Amino acid sequence: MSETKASASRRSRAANQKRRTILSAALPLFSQFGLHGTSLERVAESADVSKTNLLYYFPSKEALYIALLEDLLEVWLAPLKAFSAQQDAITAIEHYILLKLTVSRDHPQASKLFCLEMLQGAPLLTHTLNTALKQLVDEKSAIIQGWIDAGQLAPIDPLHLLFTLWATTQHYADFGVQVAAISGKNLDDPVFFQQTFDNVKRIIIRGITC
Amino acid sequence: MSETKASASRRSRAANQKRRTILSAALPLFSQFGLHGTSLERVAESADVSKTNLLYYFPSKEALYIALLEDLLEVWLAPLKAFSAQQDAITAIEHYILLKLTVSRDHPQASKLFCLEMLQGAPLLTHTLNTALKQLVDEKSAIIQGWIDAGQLAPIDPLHLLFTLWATTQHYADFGVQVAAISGKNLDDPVFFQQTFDNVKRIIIRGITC
DNA sequence: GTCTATATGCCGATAGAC
DNA sequence: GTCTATCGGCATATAGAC
Repeated sequence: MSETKASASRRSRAANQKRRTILSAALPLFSQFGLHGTSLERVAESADVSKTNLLYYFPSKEALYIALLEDLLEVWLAPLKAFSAQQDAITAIEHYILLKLTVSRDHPQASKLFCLEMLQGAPLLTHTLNTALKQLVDEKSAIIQGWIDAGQLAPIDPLHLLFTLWATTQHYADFGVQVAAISGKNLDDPVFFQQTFDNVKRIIIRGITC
Repeated sequence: MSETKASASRRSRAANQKRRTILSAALPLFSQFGLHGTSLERVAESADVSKTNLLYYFPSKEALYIALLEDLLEVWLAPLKAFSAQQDAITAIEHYILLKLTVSRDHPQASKLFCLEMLQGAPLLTHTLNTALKQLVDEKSAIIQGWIDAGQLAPIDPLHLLFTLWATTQHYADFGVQVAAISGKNLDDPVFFQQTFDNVKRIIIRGITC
């Protein structure tokens, strides 16, 4: 039994590499066309493997989709985890906005796939939302509430502040097409990125300082 | 030729009624599962017509989808059209937030379908975005800029203000599942609706007043 | 592990009677 | 306008050789 070691070494390095290649190929397709709008054939083609070979690494289409979701959840939650009480309130929130806008710029497809999942009622993420995310949010809400109690922030509802932060930053990824249609720019443009950061920061920070 | 009259009377009243029934049945399904995730069979079943009969009223699945999108675009743009220079800046923006939150509460599926279309790169709406929406936004941006020039608002970028308004209000519809998982509530709860309105209003209005 | 061939099922759309 | 029957295509998944 060579498969009894730790999870990380369960599969050979080559196999894991191939899995990652397939996952990378799947992300842009699933995020744009959804689970049902994407055929395994196209994923396989994009990953440069045969369809049967793909099904050797992932037992089913849904298994591939789930693996992808779990993968990106990491990217997704990272900025929130970085949120710390150690910092000054304003500095922390400014930093959070920057981090989230950076994710919107560098991982728009991850943001979109997450959004897609939410639209569908998060059938595969319900549990994660109710446990891991809920707990994380509770922790961070407490930090925000602490800042409010300390007089560093105006008395707003921490939850709604988080919703506002998420909404305003993710919008530039999820609605990127609309933003581009109207402004003619997107976050890849350094000037537009800075302008977006300044405006979002300005509105929200002014909105929550005493 | 009884079909040569105005568009509104092209079809009999009964036929138009049936079309609307089918469209109503299609909205929740398309908005949740997308174009490819929804079968005509299910739409027909939900509308209580046969699949062939459905295809008599809409020549193809895509035609039905497009008809639906055009339908909801109306609902979608209505709040922005109501935005008027006649009003005081703060009053107008507060009213706009209320209108948009009302749409998020009463037409969450329309909001979701629109969002879904955006995620996919708006293949069917590109033209509308680039013409009708672009023009509408240009008009309303000018109004906002007018308020800024008159010293009624802080000097923020009108476009980013609009993006922020859209993002924060639509979030409660599009990410309704996440909001529910974390807060345990949704906009149908009158108390939560008011709380949401107060918080969004507070953050944004304070963020843009001089 | 990777291939060819194929089983199997679903779905969009059409034909044609009534 | 509405029905029954069915065609044709596509996509997931499996069987089995190598």
